[in-house]
Parts: sequence; structure tokens; C-alpha cells
Amino acid sequence: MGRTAGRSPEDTRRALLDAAGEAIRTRGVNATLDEIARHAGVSKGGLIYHFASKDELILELARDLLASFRAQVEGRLDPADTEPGRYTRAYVRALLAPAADEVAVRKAMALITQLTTVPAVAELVDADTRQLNAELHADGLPPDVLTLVIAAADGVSSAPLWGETVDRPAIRQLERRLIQLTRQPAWWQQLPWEE
Amino acid sequence: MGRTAGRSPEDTRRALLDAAGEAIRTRGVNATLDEIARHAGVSKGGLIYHFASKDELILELARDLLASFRAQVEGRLDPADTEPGRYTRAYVRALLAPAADEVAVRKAMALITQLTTVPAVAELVDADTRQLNAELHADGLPPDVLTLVIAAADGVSSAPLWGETVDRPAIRQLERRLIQLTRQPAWWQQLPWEE
DNA sequence: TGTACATCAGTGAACGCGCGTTCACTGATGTAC
DNA sequence: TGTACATCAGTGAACGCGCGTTCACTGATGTAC
Repeated sequence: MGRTAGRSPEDTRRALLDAAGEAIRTRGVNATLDEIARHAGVSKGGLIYHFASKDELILELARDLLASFRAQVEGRLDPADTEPGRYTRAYVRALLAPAADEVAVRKAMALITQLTTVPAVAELVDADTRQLNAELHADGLPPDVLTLVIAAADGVSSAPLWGETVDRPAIRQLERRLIQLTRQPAWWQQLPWEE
Repeated sequence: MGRTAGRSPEDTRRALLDAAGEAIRTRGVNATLDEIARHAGVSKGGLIYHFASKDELILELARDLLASFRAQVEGRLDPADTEPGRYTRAYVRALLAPAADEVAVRKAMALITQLTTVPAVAELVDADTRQLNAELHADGLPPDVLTLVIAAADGVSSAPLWGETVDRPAIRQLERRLIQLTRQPAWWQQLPWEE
């Protein structure tokens, strides 16, 4: 055990990541290490014990966010659902989920865009996105329906970037309809062409 | 006239804004004034002559981007189109437009998210978004259709944030269908509910 | 038409300080014997 | 069961340098007379 007996080093590490997230979300990447450390109840030196540099702290934070987003999507997979589009439905549910979650998915998205300032994070996000996209495209839905559904889900999750807060009922309704669309892709494809 | 006769001071100012945009897009807000100034062919002091501080430079850049986005939307209004949803259609066209424009709209979106680190910019973006939203909601479309269309357009424009490049034909097709939807809102509202 | 002066649009060196990083040291706990 | 030692998880002062800002100065052009 370490010098402060109040908590385990893993708890300290987690507290530091949470504090970093909170600080960077509001102040941007130029939030200071001192500020982050103090919010986690630790000295600047203590922070550097866990994360060798600021870039490493940010990279670890990005890894943490991406992993937890993946976990959110996977956690919303319906075991009883074996139809084409099941992964896409989980994706929609994760992105449009009410922000009551401990780590609100949509705020996490906004945070990650700040982190991409660090080149290593940009690469990480890029690779992660590519893989996620591949999984979505291997989900059995026609590409044009997938494009709409993904775009709509991404759009809702990007709203906080502009400070916008779309109202809950509207999002819930959109969620239901998008999921319904994945079950009836032909509906979208048969959108009648006027005149 | 000033010291360098090569161009007008307004041209220098524009070059500085462009260089700032380019630099911040790649390096984030910690891109240095020196770097920005040199890319605009001017000394650091010359930059500070036009923009009293870094925050002011960033704020002016944000203003410039928001204004040019507005101009893009307005420029895509169809004078012959007097039906409900005409502003929404212009919005969709602007956001899904091919990136061949001088200032690619979607890249501009990605850039603005970086700038929101500066509180004054966050407020500006917030106010601008609210006003734009009000205009869209006063466009005569049913709210649920509007929610879908806006979300889908926003989603496509947020894709570059994750390094993703959605393929052109898919976007063009989505654009046509979204616009078609604004002409037949009932279609979306009558999405049949299965079982 | 020439001259003096003001102003505009910069230059570039110097300053200073915020902040990331380094480093010597410390106090708990675990382990060997 | 007590003692010595190693290690882990930190503290906090000091350093140094990158970078935003200040400032004295400059060289074109415009304007008054």
C-alpha cells in the first residue's frame, strides 16, 4: 500500500481520469495538471506518478472513453434479437440513451473531440471508428438504410457540441422510429419519388 | 497604406484568419501565434496588430466561420421554393454539400468544436445555434420530421470529427431522400408499427 | 511641385510567467528472517 | 513476535522553457500647404 491509506491506487487513478475528463470538458485541453490533480485530491507529483506525462494522461483518458462507449453499445445488445441490424439497434440505443447514465455517452463524445488535439489520440479514434463502422456494415442491413440510421444517431449525439439540448420525448420517439426502420428497411428504400 | 505594399491590410487579416483556421484544425487551440503568423507571411507582432490577443483572434475566427455557414445556408435557399420546409432544405443542402467548396462546411464544423474552449466562443456558438434552431422550427414542418432531418444532416457533418469519410454517392442519395421527406412529412409519420 | 508631417501596417527583440517535468525526499504497508 | 529492509504511492519545492504580450522603432503611403 501507498502513502495515503484512504483509497487504493486504482481508485486514485480512476479519480484522476474522472477529474481530467471533467476539467478538459469545460476548460479544454489547456486545463492544467495542477487543477486536475487537486480535483482528484492528489498533488501534481502524485498525478505524474500515475501518468508519466500530460499526453499520456490524455491518451489513457481517450482509451477509457472509447472502451466505455464500446461497453455501452455491447451492453445494449438484445440477446433475444438475432435479426439483421441487431448491432445497429444497440448502437442507436447507446447513442440516444437518456443521459441518466453515470457516464453520459453524448457528453463523452463531445469530450473526445477535444482530445483529438493529441495526434496519438486522433489515430486511436480514427482506428476505433473504422472498426466500429466495419462492424455496423457487417450487420446485414442495406447500406442506404444504415447510412440514414447512423447519421441520425450521430447527429443527436453531436448536438451537445453546439450547446444544443434536444428535448427528451423527441429523442425517444426518434429512437423508436430508427429502430423500427432497421426492421423494415424496405420502407425507407421505397420512399416515393414525387413528380 | 502600410509597410508592406504587397497586399491590403484586409487581405492580411483574411490570410491570418485562414492560417489560424488551418493551424488550429490540425494542432488544436495550442497552435502558436508565431506559427499562425508565419503561415500568413507576417510577423507575430503583425498578427497582434490585427488581433489584440489570441482569444480575440479565436473569437473573430469563430464569428467568421458562423457567418460563412449562415451564408452557405442562405445561398442554398431556392427562390422558386415557397413550400413549408424550404429553409430546412437549404440547411440539408449546405451540410451535405460536396466538400469542393472553398471553405468546406463540414470541416468548418469540426474546427468550431475546437474553438469552444474559449468561453466567449462557446456562448457565441450557443446563441447562434439557438437562433438557427428557431428558424428551422418556424419552417412549417412537423417537429418529428424536423428532428429526423436535422439529426441526419448534423450526423453527416459531424463525421469528420471521428476521422470518418462517408462516401460521396451515399451522401448524395441521403440528401435527395431527406429533401424528399420534407416534401412528404406524412410518409415518415406513417411508418407502420410492426406487431 | 516640393517639403514636412501624420498615420498606417507592420518588424523583431525582450520580457515574464504559467505550467509541464524533474527530483529529492517521505511515510505507510508488505515481506524475510 | 519483533526487527530490518524494500517497495509502493505519494509530497512539494525548484527548474526551465515555450509562448503570449509589450514595446520601441521603421518604412511606406496619404495629406496639408
